Amino acid sequence: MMVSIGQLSQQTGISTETIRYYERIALLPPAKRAANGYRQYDERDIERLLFIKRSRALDFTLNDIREILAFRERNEPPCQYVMTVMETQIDEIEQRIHDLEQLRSEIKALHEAGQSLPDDVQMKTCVCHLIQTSV
Amino acid sequence: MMVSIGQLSQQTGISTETIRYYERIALLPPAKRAANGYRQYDERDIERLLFIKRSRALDFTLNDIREILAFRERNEPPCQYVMTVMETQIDEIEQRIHDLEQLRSEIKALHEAGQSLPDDVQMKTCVCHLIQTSV
DNA sequence: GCTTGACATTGCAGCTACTACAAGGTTTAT
DNA sequence: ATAAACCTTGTAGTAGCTGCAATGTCAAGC
Repeated sequence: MMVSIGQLSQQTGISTETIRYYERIALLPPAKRAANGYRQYDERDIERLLFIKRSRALDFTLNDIREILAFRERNEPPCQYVMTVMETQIDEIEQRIHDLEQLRSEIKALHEAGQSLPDDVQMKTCVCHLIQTSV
Repeated sequence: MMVSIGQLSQQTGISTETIRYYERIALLPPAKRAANGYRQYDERDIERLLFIKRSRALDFTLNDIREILAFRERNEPPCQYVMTVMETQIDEIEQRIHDLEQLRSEIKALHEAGQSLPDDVQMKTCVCHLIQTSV
């Protein structure tokens, strides 16, 4: 049961442009072609694309996914590799969350400072000025 | 008191490449030139670049900064604009933090599931499989 | 049989915010 | 004289797509 790229797109929620892009960067193998040159996909292709989608949702990079898929194609468990990648991921995410929380409180402070100013305030005392002197 | 691009770079902590890039995308006005064609900067330029640096630290996009600078050059207070941008920023940051927290707990769950498996486990029960079925 | 509309194809340009060259010119010190 | 440390321009690369142009294909309706 073969499907076209449009149907694959619908079934996975990945745009046709993105699917072609994945093929171009060799994240997906070259697709089989119908007589008219259209791409054709089977169950296995759908499953592989869904795997990529879920991995992306976990913020693995396309390079990581490529590696993981390579293990997968060879039928070897990429566990150790995946585990290591996940550990790195978690560290990065926690760092990023921390940075964002910091950032949020800085912007909030600036925003509140801006709100407490009268409406006709001049450049000198504007939020713009606050940006100049803060951070 | 004019300085070269290298000195500007040192005083601001922005690389010379980035400074030239900022000029190329018209975030900075075309620099004055010395007799030999070298770029020359004054106090005002240093201050402007530091302003950009602080705004970037607050994660304003270069486009936002361009807008804010335009107000600044015209000597108008961009407060309302900046305030709006900041409100958008805060919303986005909170959304992003929320997403990351979600992501972290998903990866942690996967990671722990992976750790509790024996070392010689096959593909079927591998973290790879967990990715396939989770999320 | 012909047209219309929805699909498909390739290839290339653009997005953000830089970074990294290459190939050359200038200045300063030894 | 020459080396090093600077400067110049221009171009291409990074990640992960997105969008477009120009063209080809196919099924349905009139």
